[in-house]
Amino acid sequence: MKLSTKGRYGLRALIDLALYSEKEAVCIQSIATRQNISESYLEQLVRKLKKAGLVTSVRGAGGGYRLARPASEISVGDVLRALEGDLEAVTCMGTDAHGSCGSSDQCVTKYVWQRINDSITDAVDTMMLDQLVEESRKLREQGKISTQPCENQE
Amino acid sequence: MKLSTKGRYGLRALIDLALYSEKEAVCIQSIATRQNISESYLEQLVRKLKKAGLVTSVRGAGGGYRLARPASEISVGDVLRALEGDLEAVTCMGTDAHGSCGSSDQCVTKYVWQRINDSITDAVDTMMLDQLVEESRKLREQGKISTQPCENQE
DNA sequence: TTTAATTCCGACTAAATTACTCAGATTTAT
DNA sequence: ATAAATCTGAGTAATTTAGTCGGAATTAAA
Repeated sequence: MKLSTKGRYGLRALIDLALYSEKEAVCIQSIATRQNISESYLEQLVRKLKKAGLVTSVRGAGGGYRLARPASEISVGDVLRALEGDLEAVTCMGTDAHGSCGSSDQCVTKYVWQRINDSITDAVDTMMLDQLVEESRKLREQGKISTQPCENQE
Repeated sequence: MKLSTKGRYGLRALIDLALYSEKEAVCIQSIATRQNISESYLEQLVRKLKKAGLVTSVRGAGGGYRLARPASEISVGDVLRALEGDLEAVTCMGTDAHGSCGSSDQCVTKYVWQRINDSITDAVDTMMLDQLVEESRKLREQGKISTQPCENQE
């Protein structure tokens, strides 16, 4: 029930990208060093973000990445789903798509998983990237680091 | 970001227990066969539920398990936390408990994880076991199986 | 036209976690 | 005594996570 580093790093990376790619494309390396993430691993993640249509790339020297659309039109859910696959805590819903499960509509725990999924979905889909970027700018103006890693999973 | 079988099986098992342990203690075996869960695996899970104080046990022949308190006082969150550990999607909060993280209170993504965690917590802590048991009884009266497995993770 | 910077791509790997199994000790009703 | 149960800890195969690595393709600039 944990979000993996993909989602955690990836969201940080995308906030970083939003902050620095306004004038020109930003390369993996600079994000990686700012965010203290392994370059080659981050490359993988950004590739996924591109595949999901969240960023665009410019190849060759001086190249890099930019957001594919305004930060206000990218939700946290978009980012996490691109990186983690679907965010459902349990996939046992299916009005139609229940395979081995003969009686999915009679299963009581279904309601539980549905409710958990809904609450997660609601949370991530109502947070937009621009809000985070805004917040991040505020903190920077206060002379504080904003998108630095702050995760200490035990 | 998935709930493991521990949480999924365990909740089913506890609903089953609530349904059948009113008159007498219910043994692992009968839950296991009704719920189609491996006996020895279920044993582990119930052990955890006992450790968490959600069920009580009666040893020896004719023994088994019962709920430690009324189903109305056991939340889905209690059950899942007993089995899965904490349910936080990301543990990066800590008003005090941030270890390697120098600036946890300046980290923007913190707000995101906080909000996701809160929404999950709210969902699981407001669903009580008795509601599920009730629902389960209704379905049974309709001649339908209620707590049978209905999970088909791909 | 060479070079250096960069994205692209897929395969590989070590460590951790998950989903179990198993052997046996202990307790207790009959 | 015996059988039915709970207890307990150790072991294990499969999967997932969190990366690494080598190199091909593209492009700006010297």
